[in-house]
This record gives sequence, C-alpha cells and structure tokens, in this order.
Amino acid sequence: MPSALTTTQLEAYYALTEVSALLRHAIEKQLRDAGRLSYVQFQLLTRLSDARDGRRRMTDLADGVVYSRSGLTYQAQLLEERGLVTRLPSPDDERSTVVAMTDEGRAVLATVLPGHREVLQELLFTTPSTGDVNELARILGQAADHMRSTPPRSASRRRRKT
Amino acid sequence: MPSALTTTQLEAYYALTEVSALLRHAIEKQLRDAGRLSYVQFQLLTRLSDARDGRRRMTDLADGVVYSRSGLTYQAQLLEERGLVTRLPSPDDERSTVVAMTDEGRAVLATVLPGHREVLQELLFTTPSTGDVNELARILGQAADHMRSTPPRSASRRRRKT
DNA sequence: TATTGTTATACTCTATAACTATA
DNA sequence: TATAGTTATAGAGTATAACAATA
Repeated sequence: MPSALTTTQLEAYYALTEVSALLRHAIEKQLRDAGRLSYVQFQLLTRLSDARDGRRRMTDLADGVVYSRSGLTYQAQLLEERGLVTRLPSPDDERSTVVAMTDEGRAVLATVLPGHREVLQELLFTTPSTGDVNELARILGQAADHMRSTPPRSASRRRRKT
Repeated sequence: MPSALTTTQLEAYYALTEVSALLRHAIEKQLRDAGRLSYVQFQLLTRLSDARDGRRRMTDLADGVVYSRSGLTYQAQLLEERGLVTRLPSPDDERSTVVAMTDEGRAVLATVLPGHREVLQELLFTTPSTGDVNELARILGQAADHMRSTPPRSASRRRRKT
C-alpha cells in the first residue's frame, strides 16, 4: 500500500496538471493557426533545428519524443509531404533514415516561433518571478532527469519475438 | 516582436514539458491497466468523487477539463455504459444533465487510486524536497490561476450563430 | 434569443503487429 | 539474430456543426 500524498503534493500535482494542459492547449492552437503544425511536428522541427547540420536519424528523433516508431514515421511523412523535411537512407548505416530539414522547414519554423514565445510569455511566464523561474527549472529539471532514467516498470520497448 | 526567452525560462519550459509528458504517459498506462480508464474518465470520476453528493452537472464537469462539450458527452457515455455513472435530467433546470457516480464507479476509482499514487511517488515526488514541493505548488498554483483567468485571445467558446 | 446537451460526422493521432532490409 | 524503419490496420479521442429542448 503506497503512502498517501500530502496536501501540498496534491496541490503541486493538480497545479502541474492544469498548467501543462492549458499551456499545451494554447500552444497547439497557436501552432495550428500559424503554421498548420501539430505539436509533435513542431517538436521534430525544433529538434532538427537544434542539430548543427539540421539532420537527425529517426531513432535519435524518437528519443525524447515519447511516441512509437510508427507514430514518428507518420509525422515525418506528413512533414515530408509538405516539403519541410527530406528523408534519405544514412550513408553510414543503410538501415537508418536521416531526416533533414529543408529551407521551407526552417521558414515555417521561423514563422511560428514568435507566436510561440508570445504564448509562453503571456501564459507561463507572467506570474513567476525570476527566482521562481530558476526554482522551476531546477526542481522540474531534476524530476525530468529522474523520470528519464526510470524505465517503465514493465519495460517493453519492443516486443520480444515470441 | 515578442522578447526572446531567457535561458532559464527555456530550461523551465522544457523541463515542464518533459515532466508532464512522461508523467501523463505513465499515468495513462497505469489507469488503463488497472481499471481500463482513460485519463479523462479518471478525471471525471475524481471530480465526481470530490463532490459532496457525488453529482455534478455536465457544464460544471466541463469547466476545468479542457475538452469540448461533445467530447465530454462521449466520455460520459462510455462511463455510463460501464455503469460507473448515471445521467439524469436536472430537477432544477431541465436543460441540464446531472452526472452521478455509482457504487461501481466508486469501486473502480478505489481500485485504481493506490497505483496512481504509486506512480506519482515514484516519478514525480522522488527527487524534490518538501520545500521544493511547496515551491512547486506555489509557483505553479499561481500560474494556473493566471492561465485559468486568461481567456484565449480569440475567445470563441461557442461559435456565434451566423 | 441564449443556454444545455446530444448527435452525426470527419479527421487526427497513436499503437500493435507484420514485414523488409541491413548489420 | 538484432536493429532500423515502414506499412497496414484498427481503435480511441477530439472538434465542428447541426439539432432539440428548455429558460
């Protein structure tokens, strides 16, 4: 039997839930309106944009994005159809696919980013002080590290053959 | 042009995003495995359980859950089909529907809750100190209040007729 | 005329399993 | 045999608009 949560833990949990839900909702709307991007597509473009050469293997993109491989393929296809990325077999390992950002992809990302920042400023960063933001980054950063390194209890990345 | 985000703001934003995504993922899996509940269904049951008489109007349930009316109807239908809630027209206002929790609904919620707490303890509350949890509750609570009271810029709760 | 809720419908997204190809 | 990725498919969830009924 797990120990009950403290009142403060409950408050923190509810607040976290509500903040992330409202924020995500607002962000998804902005991305859709400004650039017809889903949240996942935005994340993929962002990750590609962070890469020095604008390229990443599918597998590397999959890490950090929680989705299944097929889900990633699906979103990558949509991006490719719009010409925002290209997909090519990797020269190093012919099994791998390298996803590369196109100029068009960069352009769409650039179009969308100002509004994205705006939503964050207005919704998430209006109330907390600079110190609060520091605290948030520290506390949630630690939690993220922990969660990332804690594999699901019944870890089944990919089902064993038989 | 919106001002750029500070490095710390970006860190806080990414951490928040990652924490809520991983947490939500784990929670959804636990709810599905333990009680065949979707996250929304769990939220609805929780809200009903919080009500003194286990009853709430659809509209009241809709507040706080970000979804559309039709989405709420859909989930309420699923819960009703499983016998976890009942829906009756309100005596006060015949337009309204009152959703009431059944004993079966309480039972399922009780079945699911221990595992839910476990996930929270292991994932969200392992790293932060008591003081940290206080800070989280305070900072995110303020943000939630703010976001709740900040209507979407192009507020269109329900489209105007014509 | 405004509000509450449902229905019909279309679409987006996600996951599972089977499959191909390379290591 | 294991890994990278795609495909086929099926299911869950969501939103929009039209609709019915009550206030």
